Order: sequence, then C-alpha cells, then structure tokens
Amino acid sequence: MKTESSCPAEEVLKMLSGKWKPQIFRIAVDGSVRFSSLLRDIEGSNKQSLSVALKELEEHGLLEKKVIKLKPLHIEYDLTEKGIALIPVFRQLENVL
Amino acid sequence: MKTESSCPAEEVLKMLSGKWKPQIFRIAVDGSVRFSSLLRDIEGSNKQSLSVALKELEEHGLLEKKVIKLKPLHIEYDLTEKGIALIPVFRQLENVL
DNA sequence: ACAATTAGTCAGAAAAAGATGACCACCTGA
DNA sequence: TCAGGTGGTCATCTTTTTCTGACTAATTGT
Repeated sequence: MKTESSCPAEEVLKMLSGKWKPQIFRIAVDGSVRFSSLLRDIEGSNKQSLSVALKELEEHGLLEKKVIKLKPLHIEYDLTEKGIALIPVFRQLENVL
Repeated sequence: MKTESSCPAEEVLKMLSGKWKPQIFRIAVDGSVRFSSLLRDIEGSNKQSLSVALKELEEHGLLEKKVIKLKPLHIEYDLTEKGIALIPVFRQLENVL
C-alpha cells in the first residue's frame, strides 16, 4: 500500500513551525505587530530569529508588512486573509490539550 | 503589553513537529502502522528517524505500541484516544490550503 | 541450516535552525 | 549635535535535527 508522497496538513504545519512563529502568530491575532515590541515582549527571542520568522510568515502569506508613514514612521505586520483563516485552526489546537 | 510566556497551541504543534511525524500520523489515521511498512512507504525516510519519531509520538500519547503475538509476531502502532482527538484538527489543517 | 523479514540500536557525520554581537541607516526629541 | 528608538543585516558560532552505515537479535520460510 503505497502512500501518496505528500500530506496536505504538512504544509500548514510547516508554516507555523519554528521556535517563535506560534507566539508571533498568536500575538498577531490580537492586532498589529511591530518588530521591537516582539523583541521586548517575547522573552528569550532575538533580532535575527524574529526577523527570519517574520520574513517566512510573510512569504507564506500569513502576515503582511506595511510601512506606516505617519507620526513615528514605523512598520506593522498584520494577518492576511489567509492568516485570519488560520485562527479557528489555532483555537482548535488549543482545545485539544 | 507583556505576553503570557506560553502559547497553548505551541505544545500541540510540537507534538507534530519533525520531518516525518505528520506523514506517520496521517498513515496511522487509516489504520495500524508498522515499522517496516513505514520505511518502505515513506520515501526518503530512514530507520533512525522513523524510530525516533515513533518513540516521540508514543511519548506524547498519540500512538500506542502493541506487540502482536500472532502469525508473524510483529509490532503495531495505533492511535490512542488523544491521537484520535487530533483527527478533526488535522482535517481542518488540510482544508486551510 | 540458511536467508529473509521484522524491529530495532549505536556512533558518528552532515545539515538545518537558532543565537550572538557588531554594524547600519533613518528619524525624532532635547 | 547627539543620544535613543525603530528596523533591520551580516558573519560567525552553537545547538538541534536528521541521515548514514554498521550491527544485533528474534522469528519464520525453504
């Protein structure tokens, strides 16, 4: 019984895999996310890893990066449609425990 | 705004994290799993990694190992209650794509 | 008796992921 | 003008994960 080479859940799992991605995603559910806030709020994290994690979340289309050209000119990351679609899955993951 | 140090979904995500675990889990949904079948069916896999993955899935209480003392005396891995509880989450993961 | 199958273990190597510290550029307030 | 915040990059090192090949050991088929 040969198995089909790919497992669809695997891709989604990969999107959220990594030391900081689940935490970043969770914070993003509550609203816009900023680099330096993450760095301050997620204890044990570091620039490099957060930078890579944000980039990958963006590449996978879960977060969207926006330059806010106002008051203190900064960058915000927000959930995309695809990211929002993941919220119920996330909630369900939490309730399995 | 300090974030609570832990993210509940993170633990579940960790249970399924690893190169081969999602595939093993998926196969287990269809029925009992055996070491050598996995090795044959999951292309690119190897003894050591499958062995570790099975052990961890067992430790996390998703799979149960049984020695089948019949016909060709072998070992079977089956989903536990907890593992079965994960099936709907898995299905939902698949439908996010 | 011999080979194959099943189900692994072990040591070591290689690859991937994560952490560290230095550095950079832009903007803002004092 | 100069310190501090924001948002990074880069090279390098360490840690974790995964892979490889050799080996074991109990059963079963021929």
